[in-house]
Amino acid sequence: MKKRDFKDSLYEGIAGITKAFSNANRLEIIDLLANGEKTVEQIALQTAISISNASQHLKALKTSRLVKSRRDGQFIWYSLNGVKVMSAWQALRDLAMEHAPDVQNTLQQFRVSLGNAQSVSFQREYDNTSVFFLDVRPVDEFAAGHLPNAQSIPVDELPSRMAELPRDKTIITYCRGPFCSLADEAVQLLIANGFKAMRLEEGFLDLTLLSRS
Amino acid sequence: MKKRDFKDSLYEGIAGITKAFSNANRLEIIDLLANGEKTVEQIALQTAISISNASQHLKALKTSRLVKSRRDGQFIWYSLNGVKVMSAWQALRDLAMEHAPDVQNTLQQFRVSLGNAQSVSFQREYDNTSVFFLDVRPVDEFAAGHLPNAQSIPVDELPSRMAELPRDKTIITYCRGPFCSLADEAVQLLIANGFKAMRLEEGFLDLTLLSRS
DNA sequence: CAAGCATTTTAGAAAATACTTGAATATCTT
DNA sequence: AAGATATTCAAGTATTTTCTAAAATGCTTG
Repeated sequence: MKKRDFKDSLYEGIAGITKAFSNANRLEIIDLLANGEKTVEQIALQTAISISNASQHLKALKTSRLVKSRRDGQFIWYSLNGVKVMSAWQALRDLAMEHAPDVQNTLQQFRVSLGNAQSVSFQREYDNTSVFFLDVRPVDEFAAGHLPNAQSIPVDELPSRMAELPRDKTIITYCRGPFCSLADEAVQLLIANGFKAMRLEEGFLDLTLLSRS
Repeated sequence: MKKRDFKDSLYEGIAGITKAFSNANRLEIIDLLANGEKTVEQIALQTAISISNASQHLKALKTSRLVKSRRDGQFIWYSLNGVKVMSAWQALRDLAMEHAPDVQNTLQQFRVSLGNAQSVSFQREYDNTSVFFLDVRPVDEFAAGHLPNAQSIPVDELPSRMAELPRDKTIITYCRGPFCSLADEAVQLLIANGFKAMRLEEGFLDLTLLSRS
């Protein structure tokens, strides 16, 4: 085997993995799974595709070893297969957010449509004692991992549970990441009810990777 | 515009960038450009594709803003467009090296075919005074950036320039990265001539990113 | 073991896309 | 204008992707 053949084969192999990343639905699935394991049905529901389609995308991801699965009763739980998958997704996402004008524009419009919540970075606030971290993702995602000093109130329970929140602190909400709107929705709700609130720039994925480095 | 449409559009946008990465030839070009700017002809030559083909791949990369170009006389020099591109490539490469069995196997065979040089990490050796760092890439890549304490002798000049190397130290060679064979070839040559030599695990790309973090 | 639920597989068809080559064209320099 | 470098065009082939709908599988529970 010649040098050239080795190289071709190596780059070809990487391109194979990379192809698993180059589909919008699969990227959304990866982004979702970065927040904890999910069943096929949950994934299909949250990404608005059919169950059959979700299953097939998951198969593709599994073949490339980006996700793994385990069975529990009649459910099959899918999750990301290791930190390197998260890092790669984060790198691609950040690259796109910096380099792709259409992604930047859409994101900008998205945020405006959600009320343009003020955002702040974790690095700057994590030892600030006059803020209160609020995780507004579904409870199971909170259970799968969260900021150590955060409280959980899923955004759909927020209207009925505002009494649990301090009025003398700034509420800092966070959710899955830059493409997740839960934190923005929460901020809008909170501000409408007289709280001082903003959202974290980072999502759970970023916070996880931060804490590992 | 509905929430769903925003999301679809965002993930679609990222998938677009990702597609620029999902071709073996383009990955090899990126890996090459991580070591400094190159002309179309140089790229075509080193990746063993036609000039026309290289030009078209470069166009694709440029459209996705992964590379940029500048003109100097009759040459057009291409280079990577920012550190995030390098990080993304590194993340994908490392992911593949960890998760893809065929990539692992090929790499293993590749190294055996090159004499299985002993490798060592930069972190462990960088303040060791009894080693000598040798950059065996072409001179122009050395000029574009290198380890501060490294000496440059391109591997093809090595046979005639061994007198420049110390016999009382361990020579540690490095080149472009895990898919580059120059460092291994150099180690083989050096050992055959009675030197103590090994190669660095990391390549120039990794050393660059290391020094930035 | 039968029923029920969750998931996977299959098949198929439409659409889209990607890749490469070789020739022609463009852009600069000298 | 000649010469060098790079890009575009045209073309064909091949490949690939993606999704839906229906059937099949695998597991649990009564």
